[in-house]
Amino acid sequence: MVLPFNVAAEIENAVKAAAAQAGFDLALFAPDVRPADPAHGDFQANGVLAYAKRQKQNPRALATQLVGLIALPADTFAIEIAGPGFINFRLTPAALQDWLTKYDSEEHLRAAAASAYSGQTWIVDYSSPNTAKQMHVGHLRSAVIGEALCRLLAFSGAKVIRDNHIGDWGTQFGKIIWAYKRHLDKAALAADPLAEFERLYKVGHSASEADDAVMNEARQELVKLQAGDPENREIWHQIGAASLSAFQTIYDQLGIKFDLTLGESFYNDKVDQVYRELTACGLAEDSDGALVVFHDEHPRFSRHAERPQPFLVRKSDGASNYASTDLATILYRTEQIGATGAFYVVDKRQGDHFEQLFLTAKKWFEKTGRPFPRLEHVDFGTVLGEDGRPFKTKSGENIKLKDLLNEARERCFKLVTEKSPDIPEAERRNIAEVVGTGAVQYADLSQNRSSDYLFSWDKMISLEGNTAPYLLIAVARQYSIFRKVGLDPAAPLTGASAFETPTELALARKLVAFPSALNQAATSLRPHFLCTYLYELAGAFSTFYNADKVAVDEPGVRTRRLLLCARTLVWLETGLHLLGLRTLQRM
RNA sequence: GCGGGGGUAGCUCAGCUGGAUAGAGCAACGGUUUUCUAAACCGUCGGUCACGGGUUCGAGUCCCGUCCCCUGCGCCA
Repeated sequence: MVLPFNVAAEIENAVKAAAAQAGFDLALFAPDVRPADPAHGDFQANGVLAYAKRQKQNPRALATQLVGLIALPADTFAIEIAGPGFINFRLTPAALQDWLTKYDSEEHLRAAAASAYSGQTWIVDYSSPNTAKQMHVGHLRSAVIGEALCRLLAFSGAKVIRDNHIGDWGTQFGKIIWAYKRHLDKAALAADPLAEFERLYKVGHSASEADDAVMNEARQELVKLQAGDPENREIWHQIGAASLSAFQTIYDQLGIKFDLTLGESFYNDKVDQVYRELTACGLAEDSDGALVVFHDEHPRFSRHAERPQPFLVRKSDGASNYASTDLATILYRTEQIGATGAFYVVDKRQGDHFEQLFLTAKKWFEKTGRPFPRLEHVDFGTVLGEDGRPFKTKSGENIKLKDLLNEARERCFKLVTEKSPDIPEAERRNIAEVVGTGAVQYADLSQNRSSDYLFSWDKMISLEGNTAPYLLIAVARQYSIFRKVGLDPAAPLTGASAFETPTELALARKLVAFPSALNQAATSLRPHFLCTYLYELAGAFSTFYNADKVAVDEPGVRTRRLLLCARTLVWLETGLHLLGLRTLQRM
């Protein structure tokens, strides 16, 4: 038989078919196929155990019955039952080799990849910085995780729309315009507009913190801006242009290209409809002059809660806020873009906001007879410094993203110069850029996004452990081998003999698990599952590389080892590119 | 007070709807290069999975209780 790319899915189908034949209740039975510990097999199906428990039957007996019905040919899989009822599947060496021979390019992988999102249109709302300020380390995770998810979703069959929902309409503009009119330094504005806007923001912010009268004036400036006052509009426009141009430099480095940049201002003329409809359907009400939504069925968002926590959709001064524009945004994305749903890649501390937002939107859509899209808050934790507190400079300032990426590049340049002094400087600069940026991205992606993580230069730039440089060097070595033997890594390889050594077999088996890792990362929206897999794959390769010399004389051995290198190369590069990293042929 | 997340080796982290002997990396100690990049590889050491109960063939994972840490809770986003 010809194995499909996704071997686990093939086994899953076969087990499901056998279960149907055996009379299992398919509503309660899931095969649960996953890559196995190599000691047991290549894949295992654990679903029988859970099913037997529910049905109060002997799992071992059920597994035996099932295995007798599984229609997978013996020349492809060895199947056995172990322990209480695990079903283990091991590919025969010939099947393994056929699989590796057949699937050989990124395009091939893409076409064959599990189509977890096929036919769906997803908006990914990520990065979303505020204008008038430089991006800092707090903006790193949304950008890096968001981009990786976009690539994973697209690879899994989705149509992805990248939307940068910039904060270009919030209270900060009241403060900054207030300061602009009183404290503008024209020379500084000409020299570095974003830095000057940032300074003005700080002036306005501290003045309004210190003095309620200033706070009120700042609020009035915001109301004037939102009402279309020409002077305020012009200042606002300058700020936006300077900000976007600075953001783009960072995005270029991180490989990010947005399809849409529809910030809060875009929804300025769309929030009245929100107020009107929410009020008309009885969801929103006046509270101390503000328009708020309560959810009485909810323990905390109810008006009867001990400390009521309403969803505030319009401020008492009449200005819109995050909630108003977010509601308008959901409507726009549903009606104008026709999205299946939206993923919000936003700090987990905003969890309550999204819970209230989704709850409010759901009721609003139901009451107005609109189909409700799938909305999900893809949350992430905080980047911490070595002291376990949010990562800041020594003086307590936010670390600018630009400075962070520059430092990564500098550190890597020093390293590559030390390790590979013979490479010309221009190339070393490029290597430093790719490795440094990649190290920062990978450090962020390789940990479960929901947790906080400790930012450590030494750890992320290390060549040991689960790091970008470790994976990138594995890629560079594979290119090096192909340079050595004078072959194109993409060239077809024929005449391979059968895999023999334990390290060859271990690497080959690891390669087959790629679709499972990809699928797990894409469906759970957690890129670290892919990182873990790539790290294990690179580890299996490194072990193989040290144990089995590729460029040997015997043509059969040489070809089969080149085959392993060629596939590992495509797998690693595809995986790293899906994460948003670039790869190198030499470092 | 109420909510959310967390506590796994000295440190940083994995552990996928309960599954096979709880895994990596760092640190410590020892070894490998006339051979494709030693930026690598191999080995040793290291665990009361916060604590106490419970559920069952089986619990780091589920339930109950306790302690500790982070985090959110009206006009910020």
